[in-house]
Amino acid sequence: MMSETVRVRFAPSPTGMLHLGGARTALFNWAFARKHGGVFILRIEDTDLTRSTEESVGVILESLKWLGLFWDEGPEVGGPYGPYFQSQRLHLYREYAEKLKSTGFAYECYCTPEELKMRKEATIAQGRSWRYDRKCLHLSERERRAFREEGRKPVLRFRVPEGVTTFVDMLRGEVTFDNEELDDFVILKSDGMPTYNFACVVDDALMRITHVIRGDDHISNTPRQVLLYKALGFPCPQFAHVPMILGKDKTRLSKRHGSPSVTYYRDMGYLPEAMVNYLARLSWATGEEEKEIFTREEIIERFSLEQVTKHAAVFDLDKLNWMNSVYLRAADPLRLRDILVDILKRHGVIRDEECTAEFLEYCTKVILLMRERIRYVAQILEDAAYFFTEHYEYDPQAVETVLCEDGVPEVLQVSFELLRNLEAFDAATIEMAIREEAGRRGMKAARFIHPLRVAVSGKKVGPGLFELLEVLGKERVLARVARTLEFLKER
RNA sequence: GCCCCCAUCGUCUAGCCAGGUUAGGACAUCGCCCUUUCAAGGCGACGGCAGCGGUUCAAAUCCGCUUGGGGGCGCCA
Repeated sequence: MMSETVRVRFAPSPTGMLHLGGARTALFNWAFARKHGGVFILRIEDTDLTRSTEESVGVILESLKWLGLFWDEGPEVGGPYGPYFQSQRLHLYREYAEKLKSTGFAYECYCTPEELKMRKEATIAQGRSWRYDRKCLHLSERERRAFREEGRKPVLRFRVPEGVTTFVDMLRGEVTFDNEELDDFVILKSDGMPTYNFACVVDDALMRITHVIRGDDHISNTPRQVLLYKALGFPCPQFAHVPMILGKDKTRLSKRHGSPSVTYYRDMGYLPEAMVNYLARLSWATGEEEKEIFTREEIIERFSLEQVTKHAAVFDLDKLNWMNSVYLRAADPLRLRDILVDILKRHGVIRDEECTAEFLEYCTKVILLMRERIRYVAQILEDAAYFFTEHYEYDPQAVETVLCEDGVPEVLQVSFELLRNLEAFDAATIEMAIREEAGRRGMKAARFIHPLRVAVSGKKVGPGLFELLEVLGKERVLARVARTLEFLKER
């Protein structure tokens, strides 16, 4: 049945960032293509001149590459069915529009937006539902000329036939629309640009797309497109409408829900393989119990549109965080180090010239210490800025419950001397010294450990103290303990 | 308002198509263990078939209605 080479496409319009919903649609297309040894095509739908930007094209390409969703045909790589920017295919849309006009499937309409708006409002005021009233369906050549001489520029409308239109959705089965619902929609705007439904059909047909996999917000566009395929004499591809991703409040994911863009997550230090894994598992499951972690290869191997759910999914940051932390723990420390350094630079914590080999080494140690307790790399800056500044605050809670305990100044003073006299400053040596000292005084080691942690980090929680001291280094540790002693004296 | 789609724990989902399970897993939450804190890990708890009617010996599963949610109704895509 699937002897024909599978050809699928992701067709974003470059009007902003790549959102998680779009990324997921791209992912499903990509996985489907890879699974079936097919071709994954990227097409840029930039027919809306006012909203499309080149910058946005760049961000989308960058986001897809970051996710590892490389396309086989499209921008930068070309291909036999290009160009892959709709703005460069205008002649094709005009050609096929002309064809529809000459075969009677399309007609010029000179109604202005203002006129349409007035008639629409009047109709609705009467309690009837509006669809284009076909005022221009039977215009004579004289009438058309008169309109043109008035300076009007026509749009081209598709003449929707009587009856119903049915298509098969791969997830839902047959879906039927009454053509009454589909008024004579515009296929060419007055500026000569094609509308979405028209350009989409011409391109999908010309690019030999076999499966149209897109968000289910397009279901209601599909009957119009099916009508166009028929009128144009093109074979219909198969359609699969995948569910949308919603925010916590169950409305379409948007800026209101924080940042739904792929680049935001990249910049926060999420790993692309975690993002792909999470996105894949939204609306899709393999039925394997207890298995949540899937490599790209495992996703491809298992991917099937039949297992995609039909209902919208709520984006759950908690689960993404968990999944990312799983990948973080398994990732190459040097790679995480680079992500950390990037974040530090972007936040102005360090400058390029401060990025010495020694500093990189230090960052690697920080990552090794922190990666088991963070969910995304930028969290280090949020929860453990003390690694990179001497101006950390003491958590008031920590001051109250730890530093103000009896005997803390003495403990810190003793620790200071003890640490200062250590030859080696590795975790094992430090630990032995502290435990011995505590033992000598008949105290639990915890009575040293907790005040010291607050002293050097300002916090009650954090990595194991001895490792922390080692990474911070003797000089920094002594200065911080001394500073804490001063701080306590002043209180 | 009209049209289309959808409906299992708080969330993501398995099970449904080919009716018979203590309705399973994951995240989150809570508890215990481990432990210098946190995290991780181990063990456990909490928690669901939207409702109502059918069909049937038997319904999460099939059918209908209701309710709820989402989407669309542009010279946006």
